[in-house]
Amino acid sequence: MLDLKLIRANPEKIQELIDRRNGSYDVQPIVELDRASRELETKRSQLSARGNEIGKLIGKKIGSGSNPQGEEIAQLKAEGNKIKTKLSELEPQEKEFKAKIEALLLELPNLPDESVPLGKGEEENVEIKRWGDEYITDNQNPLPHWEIGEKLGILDFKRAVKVAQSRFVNLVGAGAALERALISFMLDTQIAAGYLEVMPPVLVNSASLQGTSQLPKFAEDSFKCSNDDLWLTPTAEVPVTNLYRDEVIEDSELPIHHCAYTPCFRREAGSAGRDSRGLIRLHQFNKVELVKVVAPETSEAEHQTLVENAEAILQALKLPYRILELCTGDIGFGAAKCYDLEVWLPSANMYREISSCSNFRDFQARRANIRFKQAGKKGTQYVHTLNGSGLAIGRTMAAVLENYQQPDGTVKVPDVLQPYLKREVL
RNA sequence: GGAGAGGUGGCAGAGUGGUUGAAUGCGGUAGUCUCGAAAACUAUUUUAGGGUCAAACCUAACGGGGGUUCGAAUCCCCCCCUCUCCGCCA
Repeated sequence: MLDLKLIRANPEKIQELIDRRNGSYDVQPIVELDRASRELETKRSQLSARGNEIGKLIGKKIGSGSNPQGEEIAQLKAEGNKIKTKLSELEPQEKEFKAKIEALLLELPNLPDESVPLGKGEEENVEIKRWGDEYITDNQNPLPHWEIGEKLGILDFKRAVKVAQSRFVNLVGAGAALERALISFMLDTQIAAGYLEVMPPVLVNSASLQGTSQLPKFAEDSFKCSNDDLWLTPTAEVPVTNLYRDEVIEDSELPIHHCAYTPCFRREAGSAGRDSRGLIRLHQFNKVELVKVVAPETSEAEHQTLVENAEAILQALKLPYRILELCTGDIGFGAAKCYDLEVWLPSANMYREISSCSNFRDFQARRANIRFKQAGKKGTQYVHTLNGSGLAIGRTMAAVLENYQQPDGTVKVPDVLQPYLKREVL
């Protein structure tokens, strides 16, 4: 959520920054509602002040012996009643204004950082780094991972579809073990890098989804439980960030660095027909997520190390990848700045997103009301939140299967995974 | 799911209609004392919105929402959450 005061003070500038994004958003209605709402608030609070005065006066008079049934008290009560009537008109109006402003603010995306490259869509993202060219296979006819997996008997899509729906997978034998190995390896690596592991609920309430900005705008992307105010989390970002919702954190507690393994659930509304085969786009997938809650002045540097922590996994697995800096037209709703890590998939002959590392600045903190207090300073400030995948497990499995496939149809186990899997070949 | 108890400031914990934003204790901050520290003592210490150059000042908040009243932490209604016992259960 954007700072209403900032919009009020600088509507043109805010509009200009939002216009850099894809999509049309208008701050003008907010500015106008805000003006009207503040006028109303001034009127209402003056009226309340007089009402409070009368209340205290009556109390004082009765306390000092006045007749509660007397003329003087009756007059005061009459005035109090008049004020009450007026307030009963003004109060709902003011509430309505504020609710409208809040609703509009919740629909407004974050401002892209000044440094984010201008662009309309993903084709204008900027590649800023490429790593591991030397590991790109020279195999001319690499198999797609789903074929490798089905041949090895470790990926079973058919039965998963029977049990659930399309876009689900059943992992079998070494497939399941590889998934576990990847999860453990990633967690161990990030824990060693200083992240504190958490294992949060994967059903989350609406307030949490609003806090991290999946709601209200993107409700159709998540699965909802019909009888409860609970949703299947689309990413660990939601439960982990919301651990601190409505909290005031001591600045000595910052920065907070969490890693978390969770399954993730996405409806993939609107992506029918895309990536319909394999592990790339499933309704349920596993992910190790990195979440940071930090002081504002450190968030830029924290963002850089977040990317490095995600990269470390790909480097350890010797998987070729590149880093894109997303342009203003492709950056996510809540992000001020975002880097995508894309891993090389030989069968597709292209890089595919495997991690997205975003700095939300105070956008989520404002929605989720996560603040911190500086020792010795009055008041509170909003924290900055960041998160990134470290990494998506299913896509990593796809990348491992494809990049490590051997001419004889087997798959070599990456060195760093061998201690976990206790085997060298799948 | 059934029965009961409860949700108050950073924490603990008073407060059942009237100058209560809220006693008291702990914690925090500043000071006195000290070479320094501890202890003791003194003072200070919620958040958000409006307002102001800045202040003053005003409003709101005692789980959430609604109601009664001139006036609600306190009374009434609905909801949420926590705890205890019972039931069920991995």
